[in-house]
Amino acid sequence: MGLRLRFAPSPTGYLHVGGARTALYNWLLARRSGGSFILRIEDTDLSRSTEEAIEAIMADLRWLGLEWDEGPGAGGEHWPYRQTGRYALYQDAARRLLRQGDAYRCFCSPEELRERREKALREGGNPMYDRRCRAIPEEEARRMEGEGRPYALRFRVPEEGETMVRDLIRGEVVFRNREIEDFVLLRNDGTPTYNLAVVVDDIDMRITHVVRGDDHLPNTPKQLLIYRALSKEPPAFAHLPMIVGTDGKPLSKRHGDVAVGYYREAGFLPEAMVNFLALLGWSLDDSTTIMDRGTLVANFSLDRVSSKPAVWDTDKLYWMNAQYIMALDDRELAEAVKPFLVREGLMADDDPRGMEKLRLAAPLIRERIKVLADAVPLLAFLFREVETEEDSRDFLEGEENRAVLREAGKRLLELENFHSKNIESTLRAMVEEMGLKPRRAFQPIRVAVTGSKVSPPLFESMELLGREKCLQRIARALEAGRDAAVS
RNA sequence: GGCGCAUUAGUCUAGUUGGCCUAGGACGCCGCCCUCUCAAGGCGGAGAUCGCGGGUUCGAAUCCCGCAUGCGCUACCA
Repeated sequence: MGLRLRFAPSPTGYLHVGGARTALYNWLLARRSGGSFILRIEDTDLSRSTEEAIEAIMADLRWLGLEWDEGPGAGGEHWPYRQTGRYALYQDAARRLLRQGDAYRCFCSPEELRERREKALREGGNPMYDRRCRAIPEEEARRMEGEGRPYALRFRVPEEGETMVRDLIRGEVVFRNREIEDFVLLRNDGTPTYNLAVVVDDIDMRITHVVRGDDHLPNTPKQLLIYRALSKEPPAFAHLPMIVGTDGKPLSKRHGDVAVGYYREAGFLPEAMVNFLALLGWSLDDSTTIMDRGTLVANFSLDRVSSKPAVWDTDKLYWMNAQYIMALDDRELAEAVKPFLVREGLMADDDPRGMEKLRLAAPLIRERIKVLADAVPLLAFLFREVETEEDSRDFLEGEENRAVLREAGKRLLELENFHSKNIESTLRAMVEEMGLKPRRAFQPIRVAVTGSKVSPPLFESMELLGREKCLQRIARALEAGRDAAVS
């Protein structure tokens, strides 16, 4: 039986990792059940919603591979999948609630409400709405409406009894109705608030499971009351624990970057992000950590979702990304790294020879990078002339280093095949004859050829660079060293 | 102030109905090995009186109560 789940972000900014996890869990459940994953834009807050944010969120979801079956850009029978285009529906529901007596007009202005609330808080009292407009007789309320007085529509919350939320993650959570205030359904400008819109949309879109952040848990009884007033069966609810930083505080900029886009640009692989996000509050068993998308889809379930906050552990993310990079074959890795070299101006977008070089270099960097961007400094020497790093110049100076470079240049010139194996045996023989430690002798060559004392394996790097370039760079290093000695 | 949620090592977590937990796995950390640098890899190690205090029980990380701490909500935000 196919479940219907939705991810319903409000487009007030980029997609952050908490939202991404929520989206992923919904997507996973939909895919696992053969159901539908729906994207719905909750833009009832006109002043904070932007088109750019909608585009950015959709781009990030696509990057993560969380394709939606219905929603903006995907079609579906509930177009336009954004609340600003569905006002008629909310107004119908609101009218019905008013007609039934489950809602009433509130003529208090936002300003006076705010003042009353602040006063109550100051005096240590209860800041809940005092329900004063609830007592206005219907006749009177209609008359005031007729006079053109602005009003908001509030829900008439029962004064007795309690409302129980059956949460798939936390069990039964009971709220006393007297603790729930008469919340606003329609603002005085006629626009719906979140609680009304979300219920109407979830009913209309036949959502079966609402999986969202646990900051919504206290809202749920309000929504349940609306379902009941509308005589509709509510969906199942699951409230995910929030994501916090290693200090236990809610995840924020202080903990590093929280935007999914940041991770994409830093060179994290979407598959690694998905795996990592999945484990933020969920586990397959007591030992499995690396899981591909298929495994996730086949095994994900809400009853293994933890109810305690998940901590965003950047170290583990880097490790996991490295695991995924190591699993890429040469071609895949080359393709993945390419945009980063292009971005740094090391390679043209259309460069078949560059791609070939990249593919051959893939084995040299695969185990040395944690994010794709790490490949740039490691491979730069293959794509442009090198400038010796400041703290590496010592390796080009001194009699011993210069002797190594001179001798290496000579032997490499005479070498028959410029293959890494040959380069290695020649240089090793040279090192032995000169009576040097390999470690000491290879560093000057590395610095001369790559410009850095940290590089991919030397001999393979040299083969890739080619004899001519290697000899050039060794020669140039000898000249630079001489200048340094003179000055 | 009120309501709600949470509490296993630095971190992610396993521990679903109490005994198989002398609390398992992973990240990180430390040491050794490998080694042309950096990694990767192999081997080993330290690290948790399961927030605190009561109780139920032959037996509790697991059930109950209280406390503490953290967080969320308490908007005509979502």
